[in-house]
Amino acid sequence: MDADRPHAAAPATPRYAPLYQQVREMLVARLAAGEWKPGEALPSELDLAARFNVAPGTLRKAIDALAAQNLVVRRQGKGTYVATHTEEHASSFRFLRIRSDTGATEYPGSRLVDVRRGRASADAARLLALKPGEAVLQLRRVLEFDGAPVVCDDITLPAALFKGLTRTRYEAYDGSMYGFFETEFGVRMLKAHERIKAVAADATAARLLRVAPGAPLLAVERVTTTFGDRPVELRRGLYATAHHHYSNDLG
Amino acid sequence: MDADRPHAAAPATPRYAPLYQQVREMLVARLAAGEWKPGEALPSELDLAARFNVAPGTLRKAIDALAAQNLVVRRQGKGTYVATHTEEHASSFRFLRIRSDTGATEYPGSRLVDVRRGRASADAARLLALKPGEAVLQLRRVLEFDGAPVVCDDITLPAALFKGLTRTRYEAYDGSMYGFFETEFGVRMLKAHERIKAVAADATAARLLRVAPGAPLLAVERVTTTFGDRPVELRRGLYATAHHHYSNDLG
DNA sequence: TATCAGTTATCTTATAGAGGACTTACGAAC
DNA sequence: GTTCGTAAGTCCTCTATAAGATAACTGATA
Repeated sequence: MDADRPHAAAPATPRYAPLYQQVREMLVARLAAGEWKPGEALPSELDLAARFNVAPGTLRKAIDALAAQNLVVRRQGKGTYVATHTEEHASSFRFLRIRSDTGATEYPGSRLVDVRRGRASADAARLLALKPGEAVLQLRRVLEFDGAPVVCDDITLPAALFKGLTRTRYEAYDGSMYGFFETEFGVRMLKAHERIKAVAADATAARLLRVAPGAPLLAVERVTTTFGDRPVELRRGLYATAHHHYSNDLG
Repeated sequence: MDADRPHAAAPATPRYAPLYQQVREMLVARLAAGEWKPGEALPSELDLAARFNVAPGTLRKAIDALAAQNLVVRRQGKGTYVATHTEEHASSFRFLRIRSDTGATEYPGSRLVDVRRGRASADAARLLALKPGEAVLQLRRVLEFDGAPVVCDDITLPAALFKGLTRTRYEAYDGSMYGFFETEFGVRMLKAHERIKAVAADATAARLLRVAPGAPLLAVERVTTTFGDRPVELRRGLYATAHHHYSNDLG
């Protein structure tokens, strides 16, 4: 009816969806498309508000939602930045839940044991939304706290997304694995779901983690997703919890 | 200087703290004091804004923070309600992370094995901020999925907060254990921190969970806190993960 | 009595604008 | 050359107002 109402950008939505959520989705789409790269600053809030033809408060609320999701980081007086795995050495604990029992916050060392090309098992294909037998990369790495091996991860990646990933290329990179994926392949790990069980160490795990065969280990299966909840990593980890634990906050 | 500026309620804060956070803290204090009981409705936003002498938008932002913390629940057109453990049978999964591997969302049955009075061990006293030897209650309960025991919990509570807790009284209550604590003793479980390890089943656990002695189990140590991060529950659980898993979301 | 429409109360979203706080850069003063 | 203050840009907070959405209540009507 009143098509030229002054300040309503898109009031003609048939089903009700708040304007700030529409703006949020437009921003997510641009982030996913790479319009602003990780670490870069977004345009100012006033600029974006003008661009989307909404009030500054509305745009601000949309960015609030993105910041709550850790998609962007606000810095007062400077600007709003695309979140990245490369800086935030502290915030990197977002995806690393293993801690020393003593409370020491040392950052573990990562040692790549093996990189192989292979085909997705039925299991892996289901969890990664691939066709069975599709090409994947298999990494095995060990995390060491203070020189002692604590975590052994088996990582499965869709080969199509990580063309050119080699052992030497990873070892040339200085930083976390998700930082490596982000800067070298443009794959952004955003969320993850983990399923945890207790298992007995088999011979291989016992050797890599230096525990007795049959010793109880934490088995962590992680499916990591990127924009649109698309799964892009399957990670099966075995954690030796003699002097470390998996830390989790509820509520 | 300009003391009679028109629209600034309390701009005279010496060190800078946003007004909406001050309002939030006042609201938390009233919630902690029990001015509004769990399940009850808060006064309307306009009422509260007038009471605290702030603009509706500011009060709204304070309540937004409370809702994000799960302290209150908003219901459009009805009002804002104090969160409770007694309803939300679905949201009760907030503190229950064990799931069936098949994805069935059945709610487990709880069987109280034992209730004892005792004295806090050095360990328990430290985690619960009690003096060693202070009076505590020790509960042991088993969670059963579909009739099969899966979780065995040893729960330590400060006796001072749970006067009159007996086995029969718990069994007379219909609902979750945290709902029981809330309605019968006024103790609200708000947050929890968990430390997870893998251990081998001892004789007692093996019997209760019907697994072989030495079988790997998840050992979950939970410290639950109420207002002001005061610890009020210590819970050591053993989870049999043959057909179940601990589910966790990151990011 | 039962049902339906209107009213009211409430949360929810959106707009506009003013001023505060933080960071950075630039230029003047020493 | 160093230091300091100012200015600009940006995010941050708060206020004020209005209208849409949802649910409960009220009262008239069949």
